[in-house]
Amino acid sequence: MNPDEERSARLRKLGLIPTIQRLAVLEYLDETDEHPTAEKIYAAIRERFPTISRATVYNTLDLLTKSEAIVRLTIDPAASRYDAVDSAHAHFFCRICHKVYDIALPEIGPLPSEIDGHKIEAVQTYVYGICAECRNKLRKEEDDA
Amino acid sequence: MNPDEERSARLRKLGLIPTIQRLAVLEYLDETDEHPTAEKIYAAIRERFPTISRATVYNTLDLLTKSEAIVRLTIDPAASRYDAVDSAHAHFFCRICHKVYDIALPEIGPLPSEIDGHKIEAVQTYVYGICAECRNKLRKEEDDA
DNA sequence: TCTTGATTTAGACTCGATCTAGAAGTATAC
DNA sequence: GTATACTTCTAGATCGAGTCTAAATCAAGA
Repeated sequence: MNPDEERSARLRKLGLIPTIQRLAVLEYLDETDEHPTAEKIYAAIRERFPTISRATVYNTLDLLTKSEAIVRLTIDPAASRYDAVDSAHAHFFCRICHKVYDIALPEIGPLPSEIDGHKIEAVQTYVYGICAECRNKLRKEEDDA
Repeated sequence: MNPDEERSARLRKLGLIPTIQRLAVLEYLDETDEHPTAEKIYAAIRERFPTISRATVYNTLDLLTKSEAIVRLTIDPAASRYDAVDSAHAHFFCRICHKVYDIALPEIGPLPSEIDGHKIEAVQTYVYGICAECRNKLRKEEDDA
């Protein structure tokens, strides 16, 4: 089964008709590790399918999120980011360049099913700071000064 | 020292002139536990100071966040929420009513200062699900049906 | 083929957040 | 006190992520 057929099967299993638009969104997310925003995804897919509409991309991302095929990250104050799910991990957000990095999850036990009577469905751990790349650039600037 | 003087002192310590606008924002955050959005804060303060501008509220929230006097939460996909800092805790977001609750932080050791070369400045743990109140309402609806 | 329901499109619209230019306020030097 | 420089605040325009709507298109079964 080639990747495209695999994605079709995955969508059918979620009860979603595998349209070319949905396959394109899923393929784009499968093949990137940069946690793109919806607008980034929209722009990228528009190069292959110039008539795809913004609403379709947003609808698809919502459907996939609700089906838990992908995860919506709210780590970036400016826009939602999306991550094709594989295994549980935490995320790092650089306040200089605004890139999102996967990082190892700092050891959390199994989720309790509820807390204070609230039903728990998902947990996200977000770490904020300055990424390695930006730290290097800053150091260089200091040295030059 | 009354609460207002205390807040003035706190702002001065951060190198910020304690204007009435800033004091109003800080006071509002000190006295609520509902993790309001910037717009909510703006609306509330406008009742006491009808001429305060939106920009002032946003600027003040940015300043206080950068000074670490308050914390900006990105748990709500629709808008930033603000929390007057006291002790470290996690947050719960109800996907039905969109309220934010404080919850006990599920046991995290002391922060490492970096990870994968990224400098760590802050960590947030966000839990998503359905809050106790909404669960009860849903149960009641089921019973009635 | 026809019918019905799901999906997509194009573009208007909403609203949280930012930006800008000018007014008002504050602090320091004289 | 008053002049000057600097900071803060205001009002309103603007930006941009995300949503909504009505019409067009597509898929699947009778």
